[in-house]
Parts: sequence; C-alpha cells; structure tokens
Amino acid sequence: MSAKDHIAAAVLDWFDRHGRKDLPWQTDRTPYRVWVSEIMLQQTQVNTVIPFYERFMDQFPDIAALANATEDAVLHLWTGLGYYARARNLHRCAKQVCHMHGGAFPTNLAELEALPGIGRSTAGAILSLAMEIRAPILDGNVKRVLARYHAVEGWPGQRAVVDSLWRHAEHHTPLERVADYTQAIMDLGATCCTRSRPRCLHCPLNSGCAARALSRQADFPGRKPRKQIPTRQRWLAVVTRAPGEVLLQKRPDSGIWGGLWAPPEFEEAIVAREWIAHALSLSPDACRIEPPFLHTFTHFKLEAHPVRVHCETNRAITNDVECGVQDLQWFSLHPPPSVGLPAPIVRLLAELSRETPLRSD
DNA sequence: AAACCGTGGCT
DNA sequence: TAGCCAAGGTT
Repeated sequence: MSAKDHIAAAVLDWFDRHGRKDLPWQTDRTPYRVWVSEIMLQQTQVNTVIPFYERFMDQFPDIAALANATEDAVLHLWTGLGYYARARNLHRCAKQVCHMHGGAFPTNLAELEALPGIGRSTAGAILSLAMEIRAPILDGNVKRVLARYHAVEGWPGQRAVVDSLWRHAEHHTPLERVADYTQAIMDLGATCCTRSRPRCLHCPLNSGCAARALSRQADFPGRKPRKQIPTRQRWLAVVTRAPGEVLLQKRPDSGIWGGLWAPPEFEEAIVAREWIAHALSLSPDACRIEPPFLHTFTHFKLEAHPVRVHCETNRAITNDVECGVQDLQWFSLHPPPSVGLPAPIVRLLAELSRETPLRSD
C-alpha cells in the first residue's frame, strides 16, 4: 500500500524538479557522512551547519579518525554550533561503532537507536538516506507537512500528536526511492510548506491538503504553549595573567555548556571576588567588576559579570566546591584557546585579547 | 512527561 | 522588536 501512496509519487515528482541535491552531505552518501550531518542539523538550520560540516569532514574524514580523536578536539570543531551534548554523544557513538560494530553502522532501527545521540528520526534518516532501507523520519519539516496535510490538531510536544504524526510518516514512506523520498519530504517542508507564507500554489500536495481545504494552514502544527522564562544571574570570573593568558575551568558534563571550557562560574559576584582574592592572595577590592554582558538562552537568561584580575604567579588555584585542580587550566589568548568553548566565551576572550596588553601595574 | 539544552535567522 | 523556532535527543 505504501509503495502506491499517491503522496510519495507526487512528492518524488516534485523532488525531481525542485529538490535540493547539492548540499555537502548529499555527495558521497556514506552512513558516516549522513550521520554527522543529521546530528549537526538537529535543531540547527542548514546554512548554519554547512561551514561546521566542511571543517568537521576535513579533520575527521571517516569514523575511525573521529573515534581516535580526543573529546576536546571534537568539541573544538563544535564551538559556536550549540547543543554541545551532541558532540560528546557523536564522539561516544563513533567509539562504539568502531569497537562494537567493526566500524560499520548497524543496518536496523533498533541497533541504531541504541547508539548515543541517535533517536528514531536520525536512525530513520541514516537508514533511508544512506542505505536505501525503508524507514520514516519525523523532523520539523515533515511534522509541518504532515500536520497540515492531515490537519493534526495540537502541538508536537504532546505524546498523542507525535504518535499520530509518526503513523502518518510511516504510512507515506514508500518502498522504492526511499532516499529520494526522505530528502523530498524534508525539502518540501523547507522550501514550499514553510512555517509562514507557505507556497501552496506550487505544492504537489495542495489538492489533498486538509489544512488548505480549511484555510487554516497557519494553525498547523499547533503552537507550543507560552511559558514564563525565569531570569537568573551568574558571574563568570575571567582571571587573566600577563601576558595574555586566561584561567578556564572544564565545566561538568551535564547542564549548560556541558564539558566545555569556560571561566569559573559563581552564583554571586561577591563569591567570585572572594574566591579569586583568596586564591591569589589579594584584597577583594583588587578584583575589578566589569559591566555585565547579557546572553539569552532558550529557557532562561544568564547575566555574567566578568571579574578580571591580574595575576603574576602561576600558583595553583583550586575551588574545593566547584571542581578539582585538574579542571582548571591557564590558556593563551593568542590565538584563542583551541579547545571547546561556548560562543559567548569566545567573543569575550576575543575582546580581552584585543584590548591593551594585560600587565601588572 | 515535560524540562532542558545554544545559537542564529526570521518576522 | 521580541518572540518564535529550526534536519531532536536525553533525562
């Protein structure tokens, strides 16, 4: 039945004329290249991913190269891309595939989903795009197309809504040309069935689209209910040491900026001042508070006040509560540290290194 | 189950 | 402009 689904035929015909076929991960479609692209593309737009993907493939051309790399090297290439747990899972997954599957990805859904960072949709993408194995996907584009075509009420965060969309996706996925269909249904959502101002007149599915029949294209998929965004303040103590060095701390694996290097963080500025002053045997008054910089995250806002201190010695600085000595390290600002750093920290350090040379009075 | 994770583009 | 959200997965 699925193979004769008129939706698949219409979408495939549209794809032959209007689909995207020249994206970096569409050439040399190995499971490895498709996998890396799918991970990078999670919640991230195509144009953002492309330069990251090129750099990543340049340094890690195959899964063995990735598995043999250090985590810091992987995180370094992820700097600025966001959702850094993806990079850590990617690295873990590469090691598992090399050690447990002989370097080749499993060819079935269950084993793929068992790998870190690979869920049902990514597994389906790998199977269909790289292996021509029939498996549905359900990314943001497909959700929008199916929610409109079938007028599925509710927002996709709800279990019943996702289940319904998955059933539709499963039903429409054809037995033949699975790779092209998967790319096609995504392209349709990305370039035709767009979130705002969908181009229904050019859509191959317009005659059967329930949302269009109801003139309710904008109602699908349903919107996530608004939520109050809490605000909390944090202070990042940017400790510099002439000439041009900065103290960074490897953050815990979980939470914001998990596993990345960043200035030590404190709940209150006064704690940072006292901690720094004590560690450097300085008076708290010697710790200068800079104007705050504000950074907005998905669900909360973080205000960080850099606390900059000059340090002439290389004595060990420890914080018994926050981390161990092994998590603290001085990094040169020239060039910026070649380890994984959050994008706001990269910008902050770039500003610091651009200023007048840091030296003691 | 719902909250959480980052950044940048769009309207 | 300020909210919305994007080739989702994990906890």
